[in-house]
Amino acid sequence: MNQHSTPPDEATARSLQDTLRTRVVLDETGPAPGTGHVTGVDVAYDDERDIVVAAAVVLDAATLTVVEEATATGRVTFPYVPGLLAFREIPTVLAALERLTADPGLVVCDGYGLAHPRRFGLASHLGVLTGLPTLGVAKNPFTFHHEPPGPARGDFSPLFDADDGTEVGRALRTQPGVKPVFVSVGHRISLDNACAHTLWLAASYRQPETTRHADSLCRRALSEATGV
DNA sequence: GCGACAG
DNA sequence: ATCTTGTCGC
Repeated sequence: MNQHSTPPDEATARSLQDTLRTRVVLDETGPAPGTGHVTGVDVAYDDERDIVVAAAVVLDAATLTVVEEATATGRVTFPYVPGLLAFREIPTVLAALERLTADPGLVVCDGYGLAHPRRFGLASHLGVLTGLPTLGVAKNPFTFHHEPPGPARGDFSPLFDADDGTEVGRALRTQPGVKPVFVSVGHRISLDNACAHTLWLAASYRQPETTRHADSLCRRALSEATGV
């Protein structure tokens, strides 16, 4: 019911972020790694056919086995604008989450949360709209500079806010000698815990298992919805 | 004004 | 994100 609403223009989107951002909860630690459910969400596009497919995959956090999968298909209603990614992805992601019967638990997003130009990235946005604890794990640097973290798994370096000197995220090495991922808080979780979850979920690969499952599922669903 | 810029 | 061959390695 959400993907049918009219998308905002860019100026409206930015002011909407500034409004919604006041509802982010930053004083909760969040669930412990390895307990309950953890859900990965991701999106794939076919700009040609104007199609977007989102996937949500629920894992048992202790065993990292799949509990439930869901997908949703929609139309691309918002362009890619750095800083406004949520408006492009969230409608379809919400539709996929609504199709789940299991409790999503903690939601792991592709992209940023607090470490965003207006401190309200995709992970923050999804957290506020769903009320679920969320965190963001991005593959590439965005608006904050950082020093390279140490070479060992678990090494990290802070992403600092240029203005107030606050730590808004971390470049985290999930695999030895491999490019780090960029972790930031979304909603109802601490940065320490977000990093602990990321390391737990990325025991074997650079990216969290949640992201890997969601990524392959939405690509698979897109190709099945597009061509043979 | 110019460059940088999650997915 | 997506476009894409071969290639190195477990």
